[in-house]
Amino acid sequence: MHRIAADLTFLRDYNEALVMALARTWRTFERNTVSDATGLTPQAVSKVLARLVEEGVVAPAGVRRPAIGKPAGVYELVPHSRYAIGAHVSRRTVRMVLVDLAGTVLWSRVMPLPADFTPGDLLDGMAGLIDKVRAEHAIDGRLTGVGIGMIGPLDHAAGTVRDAHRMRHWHDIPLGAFAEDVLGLPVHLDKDVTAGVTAEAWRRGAAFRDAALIMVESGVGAGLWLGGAAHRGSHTNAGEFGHTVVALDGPRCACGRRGCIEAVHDAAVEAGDVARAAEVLGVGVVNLLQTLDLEHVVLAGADLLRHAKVYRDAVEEAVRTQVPRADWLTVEVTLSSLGEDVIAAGAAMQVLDARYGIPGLAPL
Amino acid sequence: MHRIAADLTFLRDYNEALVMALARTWRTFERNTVSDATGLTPQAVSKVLARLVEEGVVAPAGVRRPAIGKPAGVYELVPHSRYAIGAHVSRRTVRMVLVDLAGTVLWSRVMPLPADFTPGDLLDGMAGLIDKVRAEHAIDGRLTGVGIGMIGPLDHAAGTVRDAHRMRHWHDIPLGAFAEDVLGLPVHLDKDVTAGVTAEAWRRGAAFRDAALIMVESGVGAGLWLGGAAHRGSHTNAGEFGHTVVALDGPRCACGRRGCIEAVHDAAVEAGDVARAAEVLGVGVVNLLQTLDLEHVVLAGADLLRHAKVYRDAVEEAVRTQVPRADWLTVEVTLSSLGEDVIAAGAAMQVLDARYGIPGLAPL
DNA sequence: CGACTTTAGCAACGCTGTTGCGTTAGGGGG
DNA sequence: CCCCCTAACGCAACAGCGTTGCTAAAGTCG
Repeated sequence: MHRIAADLTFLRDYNEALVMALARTWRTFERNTVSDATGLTPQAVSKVLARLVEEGVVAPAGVRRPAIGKPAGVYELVPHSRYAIGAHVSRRTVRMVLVDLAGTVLWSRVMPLPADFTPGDLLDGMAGLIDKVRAEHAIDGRLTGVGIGMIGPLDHAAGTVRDAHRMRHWHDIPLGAFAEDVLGLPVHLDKDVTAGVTAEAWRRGAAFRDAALIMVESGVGAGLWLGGAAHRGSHTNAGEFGHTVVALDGPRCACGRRGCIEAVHDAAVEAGDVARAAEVLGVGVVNLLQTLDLEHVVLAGADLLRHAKVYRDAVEEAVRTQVPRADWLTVEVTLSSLGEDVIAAGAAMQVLDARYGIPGLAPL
Repeated sequence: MHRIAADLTFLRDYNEALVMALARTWRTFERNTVSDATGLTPQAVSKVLARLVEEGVVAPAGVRRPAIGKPAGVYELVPHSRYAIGAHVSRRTVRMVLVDLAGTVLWSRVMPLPADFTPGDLLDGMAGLIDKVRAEHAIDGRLTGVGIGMIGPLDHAAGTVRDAHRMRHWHDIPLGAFAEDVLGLPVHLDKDVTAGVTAEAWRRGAAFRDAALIMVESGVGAGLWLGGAAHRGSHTNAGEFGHTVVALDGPRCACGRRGCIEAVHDAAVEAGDVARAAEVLGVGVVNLLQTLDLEHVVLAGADLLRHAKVYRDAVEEAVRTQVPRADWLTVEVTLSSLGEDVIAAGAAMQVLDARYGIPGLAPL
């Protein structure tokens, strides 16, 4: 994040990451397919593959015998060559998962946290769970780091929790640094919804360029993936989708405004009208589509998944009827493929992404 | 847009663009200041500067004599070394501007267009204006291209107008290709609001990372600049901010939904209540801030600028009172520094940006 | 006038992807 | 059975990028 100009190191890392991305989406591939997809010469791909095989993240996997000509060497991703751990911190629990390089969740546990838990409480719990997963899986030496996804506001770049809502001991806590000390591993801290959308993006590959993960779980939020990267905004505060107004004269929201999606939605839920709640969410999703022109909408969150079909149908209906009809305007609405593990899994994948994802250049 | 992997050419272009960006924001600079800002070694900066001086876009500008040590060579951007022309196509007029490499508007004209004008009508008009600007300014050989900003929907990558609202002759028109044929210059086609926000970004430099240009001019829209680049969405359709719902039971909008910002806003304007209209826009802006966490909000558009103070005050008030109070959450609200030229100027700057801006890598 | 500081630039270097070309592993035709 | 064709592979030389090492230049200061 401090180097700005590009040098040969960046060039190498970038092209390596490109090949890794293809390896992840294809799982098995050849030198020439990579060459065609990237524009690199076959010779260059050979050099990159040699480095990746050396690292152990890619391995030869036999040959393909074409009808005519010399057999082509086949390669494949080695999912178990690298792991990452992810944690989803909510108000009462911490959920931890183990994820491999392919983005597969191999292990998942939930642990209750004391009411009004402190950073120390959290890290003790996390350390315990990490010991457990280490006992159950032989991952030593291949563990890339730990990702933490939690409610904001927080500062992603600094790794600091600014002021977690309704939690007493969480004001200006350098959780990233604390966790690195206690756990002895690299730590990535991010907002829960941003972590969640990273999970979807990492698993779906390059086709996933502009998308939102809509999350309903003690609040309404949206993780944004724009132009092929997580969008966090200027202060890591993007995604407060639940606090956008859809009813100018609606009920007062905890945030001070009137008629926020969250306020209207929650009122409907409390009145027992989940269908109406889902409908309101649908309006919000279409607002998001109008503003950002997304191609994928992924639904997640415990409160939503409890009525998955209702929500999904309502959002699909809203997209179908409220977005101006045009054949070129395609939007795909899906439920998260990871269920309640999305946030934790995404936090883990952020760690993998930092190391094996396509690098960006630090801004000027 | 077809090469994906990074090679030495990319590396060189990227670092050159980096130096150009600094030259644009600083106007006058030295080898070591660039070195410090970019992380390049002074030696590398020398090489880059030599290339830029050779191209003519940068020139030596004397020396600075420090209190002690050898005098440092000073360089400066040569604004008049490159020009671009921009066009803002609206329903009844085309506005064209001449812009130099520094983003200064040197010339501006508006020309009426016939009702229900055709692509041919438009290009004839544009060609005439280009002749005029060529007669008045000696720009031959230094004209980089022509940018066109207009209402959507359109396809930025293909240079095609898909279906301009309420215009008969504008369905699936490859305007970019047409214009390149007629004008004999490279052409960039984009949505009006996206062009507008590019103007602000190009002039403000690197500090401008996450921002929106709110535009009120026969409709309400928002150009988005996210993470240091224009955000167009999956189908070049982002920014339909005016068609986000803020009043679930509000008046029916032309788009088919109820209570869109545009519908509520326009109703207030028609009732003569500009203050109320501005207030509604303010709610919309705060919605945008909650969703995207922007640092800059720029106000523009003929209908807005006619009541500039009312709108600006209302939006500032909304930001001050409706965004959850926090000292770290800074948002700057300003009026566009380019007035009614923003769109056209931005369209021109997109051409400059394509050639001299910081290049991105084509996605996988 | 010599020591010191700051800037500048030449030259060699390491590393990237690229290019040129010979090699390898098959099939098929004579 | 041999030769030729095809397709993939890989060694070696190469161009071009930023980096490093070192020397020279242009000032100030004691």
